[in-house]
Amino acid sequence: MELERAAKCLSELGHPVRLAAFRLLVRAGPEGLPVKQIQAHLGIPQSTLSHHIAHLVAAGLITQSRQGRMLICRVDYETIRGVLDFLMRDCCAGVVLPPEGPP
Amino acid sequence: MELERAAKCLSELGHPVRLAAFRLLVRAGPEGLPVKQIQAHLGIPQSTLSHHIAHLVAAGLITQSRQGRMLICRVDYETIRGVLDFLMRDCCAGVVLPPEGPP
DNA sequence: CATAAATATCTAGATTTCCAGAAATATCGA
DNA sequence: TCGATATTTCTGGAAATCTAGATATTTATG
Repeated sequence: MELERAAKCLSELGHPVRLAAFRLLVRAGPEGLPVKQIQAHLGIPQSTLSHHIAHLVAAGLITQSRQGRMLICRVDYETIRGVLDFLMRDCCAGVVLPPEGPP
Repeated sequence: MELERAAKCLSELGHPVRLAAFRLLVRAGPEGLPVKQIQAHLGIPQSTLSHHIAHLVAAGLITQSRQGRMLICRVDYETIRGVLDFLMRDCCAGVVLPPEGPP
């Protein structure tokens, strides 16, 4: 995962409502949860939640699949793993020479 | 770590410049790096970087200590560990009954 | 003390995000 | 087809963030 993508994901997770929704899905595991249930847990207006979920989907942090009239949301584990790996990769490996400063 | 704090940290990391700076410090390890060197790497105006670093400090993601006229920045590993733990804790543990819906 | 170096603060305009009500869309069941 | 349910899209104003130049602050050095 490259910088821009990781930053995008972290930024989307950096909102209390979206983070709470994501956490709920992490706990739910591979089965996921329908939007309705997420709303029941978080207790926020429909349109607001829909907006936030769209953000998570756009970032690739969660996926959606229709089941009847419900949309089941699931964590995209590959994406979140990529983000976490990006954050801490090469920890303490040292930093190469900085670009030339002014003389 | 509780939700609001974690969201704050993730949000601060969710900006390309701050994420790049943080990554640099992760690689640098416990020795840290002075602001000047971070700027040399990122190549952005001084005031802009200073602003972003202040954000990271305020979130508790990095610490600063003066050494001569330089400010050495270091990752606060305890904080970042708390954030990562918060993100994936209780993965797949299941979700308890949702709050009552309307009858 | 005067100067230079490293960094923070002030400022203000441009851009982006946030929120929730209202309306639209899609799917199911009778 | 009609009605109910689940969800998205539209909308627009309020609030927050981003950027970088100019200036100020702090510390070391000669």
